[in-house]
Amino acid sequence: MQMVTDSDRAAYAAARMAEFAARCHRGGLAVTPQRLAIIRALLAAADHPRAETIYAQVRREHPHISLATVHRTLETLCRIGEARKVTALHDSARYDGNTAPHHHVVCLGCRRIRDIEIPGVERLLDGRDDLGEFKLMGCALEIHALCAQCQRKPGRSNPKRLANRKQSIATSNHVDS
Amino acid sequence: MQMVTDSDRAAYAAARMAEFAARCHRGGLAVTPQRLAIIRALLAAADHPRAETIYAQVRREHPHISLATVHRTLETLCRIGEARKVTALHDSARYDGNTAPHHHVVCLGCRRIRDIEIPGVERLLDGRDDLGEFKLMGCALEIHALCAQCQRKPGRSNPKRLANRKQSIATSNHVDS
DNA sequence: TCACAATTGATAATTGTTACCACCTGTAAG
DNA sequence: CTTACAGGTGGTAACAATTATCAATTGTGA
Ligand SMILES: [Mn+2]
Ligand SMILES: [Mn+2]
Ligand SMILES: [Zn+2]
Ligand SMILES: [Zn+2]
Repeated sequence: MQMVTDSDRAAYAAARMAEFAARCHRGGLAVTPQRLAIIRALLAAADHPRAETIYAQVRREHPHISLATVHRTLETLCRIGEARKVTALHDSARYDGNTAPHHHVVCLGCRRIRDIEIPGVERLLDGRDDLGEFKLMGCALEIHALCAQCQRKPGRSNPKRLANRKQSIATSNHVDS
Repeated sequence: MQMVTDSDRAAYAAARMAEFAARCHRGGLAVTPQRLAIIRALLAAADHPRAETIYAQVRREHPHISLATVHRTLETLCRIGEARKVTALHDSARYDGNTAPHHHVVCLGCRRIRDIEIPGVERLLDGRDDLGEFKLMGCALEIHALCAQCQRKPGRSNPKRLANRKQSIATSNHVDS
């Protein structure tokens, strides 16, 4: 179990940028200066930025870029598998009356969430009180899935295709663990 | 690894409702009809509802209740540990340029997110293509923590205490999957 | 170089959530 | 059983994040 370091990221980012134009082509996207700037900013960030943060960064080179473009582009990048959203369920707060420790299966189509118990999970962190500078408070395993209904339908209220993940390229040199 | 069944929930909900008034007292909260209706609706729901859904349900008995009260109350219940928010990071979408499989450490104070690699996680689901009706697509382990900075400060924009989790009840009889 | 579909910027609209504040009510003291 | 009042509520305005719209611009392949 290892935190990913800054130098890991720098190398990874360089490799990804080198291939970006080709990847856009493959995904049927035009290679615009805005898209280049946005993916560059995203790959340079260590902290999983929000749209507003990318906007602030990109604006320095493209003062005329629109925030809407940043939102759109980030979603587009996720669609073609060049980025991913860390917050699959960020659109509205979801509450749980079950305060016992447990985890969740999330349908990516309709966003239903079901409880599941997986004893092994907490054990992964057993014996640790911290991870580097981070003091551990708990953990949540989110299992992404498609419910029976959503396996047929294209995807109700959440038309986010979540990319078919045919991706395989460029998952080559990653940070080691 | 077991899905939690409806009958599990029913028993658990009954136990929790029986103690709710006492628990409110302990937390320094008044026991209002609105709060009773909201916790009842939350405990009856299997799908981790959003505020709007609870509102629709509770309205049937309390047609005059305000949506604002539902939002407030759900947050209050989380604060005293009677409920929890499934979506710790729901406020704005966070993007990740790193498409390699990895997991995240989230600071509950400042919401910074750092990459981490934990090889054991995917292994928990190895050999499975589905969980009951759910077809598996992937999983994400979110480790909740406090960064060095936020261990001192009370807790910036996210004062949510995340409840002490002393719970233990009603995780008894489950169905296997 | 050209034609056209894709993309962008500006801005309006929508959605989920929180802030406000006057009125109401659960609580505990008498 | 009253009473006083801190805390809670409803109605609504304000906010923040995101998405929709659409005319103008631009990348692409021919
Ligand atoms: Mn749950
Ligand atoms: Mn990451
Ligand atoms: Zn579904
Ligand atoms: Zn922090």
